[in-house]
Amino acid sequence: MLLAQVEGFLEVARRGNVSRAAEAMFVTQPTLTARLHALERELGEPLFARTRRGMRLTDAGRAFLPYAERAMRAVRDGRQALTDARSASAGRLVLGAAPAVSTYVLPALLQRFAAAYPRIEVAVRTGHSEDVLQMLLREEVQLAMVRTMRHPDIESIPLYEEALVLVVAPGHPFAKRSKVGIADVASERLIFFDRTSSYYELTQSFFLSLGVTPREVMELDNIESAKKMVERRLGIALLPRTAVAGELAAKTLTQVAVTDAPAMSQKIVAIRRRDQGQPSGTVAAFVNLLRESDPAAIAHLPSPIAKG
Amino acid sequence: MLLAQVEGFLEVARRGNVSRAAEAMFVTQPTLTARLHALERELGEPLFARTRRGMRLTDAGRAFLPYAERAMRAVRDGRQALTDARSASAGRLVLGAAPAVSTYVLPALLQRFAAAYPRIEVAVRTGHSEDVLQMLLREEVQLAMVRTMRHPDIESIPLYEEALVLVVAPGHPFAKRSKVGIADVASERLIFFDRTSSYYELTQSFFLSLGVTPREVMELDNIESAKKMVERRLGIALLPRTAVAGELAAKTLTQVAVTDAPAMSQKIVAIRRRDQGQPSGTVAAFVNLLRESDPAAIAHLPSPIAKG
DNA sequence: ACGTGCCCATAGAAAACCTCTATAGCTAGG
DNA sequence: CCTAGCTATAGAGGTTTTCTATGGGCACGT
Repeated sequence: MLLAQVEGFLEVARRGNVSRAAEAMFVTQPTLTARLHALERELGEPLFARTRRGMRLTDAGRAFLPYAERAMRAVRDGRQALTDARSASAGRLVLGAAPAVSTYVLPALLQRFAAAYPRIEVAVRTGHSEDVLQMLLREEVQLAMVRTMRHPDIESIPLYEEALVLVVAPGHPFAKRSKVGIADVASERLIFFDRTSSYYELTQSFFLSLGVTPREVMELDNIESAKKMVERRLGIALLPRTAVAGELAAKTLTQVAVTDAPAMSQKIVAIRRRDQGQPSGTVAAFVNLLRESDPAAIAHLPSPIAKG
Repeated sequence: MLLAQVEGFLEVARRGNVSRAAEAMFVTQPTLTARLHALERELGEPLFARTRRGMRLTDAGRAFLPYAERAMRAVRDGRQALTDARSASAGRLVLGAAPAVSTYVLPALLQRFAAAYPRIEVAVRTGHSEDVLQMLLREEVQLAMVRTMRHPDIESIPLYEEALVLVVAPGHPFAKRSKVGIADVASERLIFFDRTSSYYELTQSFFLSLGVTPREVMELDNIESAKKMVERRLGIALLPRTAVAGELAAKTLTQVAVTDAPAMSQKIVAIRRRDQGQPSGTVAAFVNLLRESDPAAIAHLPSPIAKG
């Protein structure tokens, strides 16, 4: 069966006249007649009753009509969907993100994105970088924003560097000193978050490499709680800069420079399956937004509530 | 766009492998490759990313996929609908019927029909024969059961002859006499039904032709009421045989033969647009049922409640 | 390191198919 | 009876499709 036949069937059904329908389809009448005959032969039964006045649907034709319309509509809509996707004017975008990205960076990004592409439906799946990588490999997400990871099947786009900064409550003794040493830090009660996160390992190995053992520690499983603990003077913490941007601006937390320690940071990248060809449509649109934005800077804006 | 291309797209998307998909579709691999290329060229963008392992959908391909499936499903369902219609195993049948047919004959017929073809959806539209004819011409009904009518665009199938019979209440003086004369009838109060119906004209012209004028008359607009009037001894009536079959059997009405008058009857036929070709599918199934049934006889069975 | 196997892409020839022009056949209406 | 308005058919021409055969790239096993 050919779509041209189905289309011809519909046109003739609408007009009840092969000649007129042929004209409308920019083919000759014998061509259209042949299409109808071929379709009827394939379906094994006349779709039209031929009368002196023209063509009239048979019961069989009437029965087939809605399906023919459905098929043509599907094709037409499919074309439109691709056009929309090409211009990224509509479609669906499924993102993966590490928790710190999802919570502190994505909202501002998605706010911009949604403003630019209101008809794109966005979904976000959050998880630790390793888990998000697996989602990407299983094609559950199209693009993921995680810390730098290595895998033969993915390619990365560098996004920003996320520094871990030392934060204390405004009234804390450190807050008055312009800088503190790593030994000072280790002698305070340290608040960590999420033992299963890469930040935890990073922080731990940092102290380890400096030969310093934190005196006391407290561990939370999420950054928000950790910040609250610091605000309540239960300790000090090394937290991602993007996660405390709001509190630093609101002065409910104070950043303290550590003099004798190397800067600690993780590179955040966007990753994508290498075998998906060029990013297209909605993904390309988002990648472009990433390129022209400074995600880490955006996060400093007042954090809007947004989620896909 | 060709359906073969869409089908190929789906098969390759499912299997992720052109060679395998080609085999499954009984074409060679270059053929299928060409179809995919043609489809991609027409849509203006790659639907697959070519990898060493095979073919993997691009975002565009994924966007197009549901529409392709929808189109193929529509075509497949359309084929199935025709197959169903051919075997009359499913479909829709829209009937027109004159009131006396609709009320007294159709229920029994449709009961049989529904039993034989449970998946056929039946609709009935009732009206006077002339109105039903118009419905048929406007193609609002596929087949109509009415009194014999003439029209260049319709063809008829004789169904049965519906006699008008004289009925009286069981206690009526006529009930004891084996037969009465037309003069006797005219001297009774006569009950007619539905002045707009052809039965009314038929009955009137009957008396007129015999030079007899009914003494008193009463007119109802439906047969059921007329029967009730007769039962309550408010008069006697000439009613269609099929309409009083139940009452005669239940002996709540008594039929009386009229000796010196010709039999009065109307021929009931099924009519169909002449330009619709051979009756197909559901219509053919119903016509067959009509041919192998004696509708007038069926009406004598206890009347089930059934309606479309 | 090299061969082998498994992909998809391409080339070129043969076949199939579609579309066109021209015309026939049919019926209704003037 | 002729004309107008349908659709069906015939036959030629050209495009398209399909096939076989082969190329080329990459991964994997030896």
